[in-house]
Amino acid sequence: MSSSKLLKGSLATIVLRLLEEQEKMYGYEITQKVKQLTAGEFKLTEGALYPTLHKLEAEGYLTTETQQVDGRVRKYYSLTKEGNAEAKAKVSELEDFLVNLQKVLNPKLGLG
Amino acid sequence: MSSSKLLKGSLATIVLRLLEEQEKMYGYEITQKVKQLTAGEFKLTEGALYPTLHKLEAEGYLTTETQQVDGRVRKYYSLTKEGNAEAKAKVSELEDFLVNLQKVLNPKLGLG
DNA sequence: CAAGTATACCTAATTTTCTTATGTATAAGA
DNA sequence: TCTTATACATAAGAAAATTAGGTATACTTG
Repeated sequence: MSSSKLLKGSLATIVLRLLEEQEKMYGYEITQKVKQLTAGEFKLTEGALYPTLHKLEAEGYLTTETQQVDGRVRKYYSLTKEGNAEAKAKVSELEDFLVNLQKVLNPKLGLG
Repeated sequence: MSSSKLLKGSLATIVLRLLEEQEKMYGYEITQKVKQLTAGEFKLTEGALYPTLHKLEAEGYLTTETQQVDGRVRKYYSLTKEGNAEAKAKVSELEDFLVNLQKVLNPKLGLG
């Protein structure tokens, strides 16, 4: 993901989370959705996104379905049953991480 | 940082932030401080921390001062003037990132 | 007093996960 | 016709960790 090269490691979680919200999405759609949600501040790069999707599929968390729309191919991804569980796990893990990160960045709040 | 290999890229920010709070810290002290602040959930690995400290020093953001305490050597790090500015910048950048990440993880809140 | 744990520094090899660059192809708009 | 948008993909390189190893001193415990 571009726009600050932060948070390496959260891309798979983001993908899984979006697919919890929306049953089926294709790669390009995911890039646009993230851009929209963050008012253009996150720009997923294709070089990061596609390998991540392929990896999640290989791990059994996503299934694909190809459709032809307006003469262009779209590859739709959906969560498998395992993917659903993984989504919950990863999101929860990330949220725990963020809570702890806040404790480090803002020590006063956590100890007051 | 261990404990979930998330957030690659936030370690330098954490170090700079801690040195804003506390004038001088040495490496081992930083690992213990982070452990304490997160109730043991973040464990900085030395293989990540020391290279990060060296890099920040090489970039001119930290200065060092070695002390002998109880027969052991401690290398204290402090922010330079540039380091102080960099700390503010990095923390601000990370916080912006976290706000956007929340928008992606929790779309409902951001759009409601 | 020997052994293990804690303190305190360090580096190297490897892995993970990005960015950057490139390639293919179709559709729409200027 | 040329550029932008849509839509997929891979490969080379960089960044930033993990894992594993190394050195050394001090304290605790059996």
